[in-house]
Amino acid sequence: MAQNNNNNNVLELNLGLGQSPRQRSPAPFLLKTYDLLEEGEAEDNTNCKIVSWNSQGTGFVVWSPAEFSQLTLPRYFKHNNFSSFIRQLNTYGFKKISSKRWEFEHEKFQRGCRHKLGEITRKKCEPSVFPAYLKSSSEENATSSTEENNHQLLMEENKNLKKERLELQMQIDECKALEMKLLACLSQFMDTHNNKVRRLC
Amino acid sequence: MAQNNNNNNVLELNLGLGQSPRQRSPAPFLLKTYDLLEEGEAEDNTNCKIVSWNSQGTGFVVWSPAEFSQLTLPRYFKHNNFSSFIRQLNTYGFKKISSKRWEFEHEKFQRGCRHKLGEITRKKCEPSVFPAYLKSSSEENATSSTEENNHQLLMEENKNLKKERLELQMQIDECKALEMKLLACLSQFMDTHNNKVRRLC
DNA sequence: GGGAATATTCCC
DNA sequence: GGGAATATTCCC
Repeated sequence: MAQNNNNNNVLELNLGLGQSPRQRSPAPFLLKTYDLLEEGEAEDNTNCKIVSWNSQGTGFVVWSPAEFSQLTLPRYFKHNNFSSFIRQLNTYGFKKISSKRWEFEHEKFQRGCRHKLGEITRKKCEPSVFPAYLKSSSEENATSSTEENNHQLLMEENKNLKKERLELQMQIDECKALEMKLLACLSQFMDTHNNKVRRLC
Repeated sequence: MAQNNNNNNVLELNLGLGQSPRQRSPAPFLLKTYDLLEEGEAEDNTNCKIVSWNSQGTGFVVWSPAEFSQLTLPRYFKHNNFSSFIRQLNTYGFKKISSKRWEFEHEKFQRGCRHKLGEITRKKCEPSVFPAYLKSSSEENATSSTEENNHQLLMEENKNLKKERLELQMQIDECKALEMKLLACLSQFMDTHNNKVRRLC
């Protein structure tokens, strides 16, 4: 798995396909959290850090949640609640990797890789296109499910389905474009390779 | 407690929504906006108000949006943007009732009626409440001749959309698989190529 | 004005 | 941790 990733990275560099994993502008939350770590790093770190990258730079540690909440958070966010910060981490797929301290990791959130933040996406709730209120109480629906209600609900579901279709189609377009680039690259590479071998023989 | 909830639901269903004012705890936004007006009223200076109830107490006026944004808003909310405040007013159904000044009204938001704030709801309906368009359609029971036909068409479209979605998803899976193969092929080819060149040299 | 994305809060 | 309501932002 790790090997796969490595290969991909090498190829991406060679191909100039840096944007292949959907690069969007990173969420404000991710930028702020990254910057907050860089700033912490730059500080005259004597012996009592509040928050910092872990030793490998593959994640970060909140050493002092209390100070972090009171001093750090309000300088970057509109609150000073540690739990709200954690909630956001979970939303973006970070994992708590230690039971003994507040250490978090995300594959795409690493020291020196601010440019990868755009690849991190919010966790989405289930792609169900069915309106939420239908899932709630079946009793109410039973007593009031008239033809008109069904009609409206159907229309809403259809609208959602169409939106979803558009998104899927865009995903396919992206895939196809990447495919073309890969094929072009492969054929160019074969040419180069053949020429080289010919020259050497 | 559970019994109370049940009763409320039954009553709402029987009476048709909107008849019996259901008292919930008011949204924080409403309480803060109300309190901010009361506080403004209590303040000493009478000649240069920032914000206040209108003369009848049926609404309120932001006399100085700039000062309001910079001084008042951050004391009650997590921002100092006038437009965010307006966005909230709209969300809760307030109406701008003057083109010449920032004056807003809401039927249930009146001076001396802090207890009525619980009757104000956000425009977006909650799961337990039926959407606005369903309420209106039950009152206007005039059209249902062509509805049936329409309904069938909608169901058909819905079925087709779901089928299409499945197909698109399969296409995406195929694309992804091909992508992996191409990448694997490319990387293997690079290895082979390098070995060949090395041998030949 | 309002739809929709993101942020913050609340609650299980 | 995460679902869901509310708040804030961004954009049309």
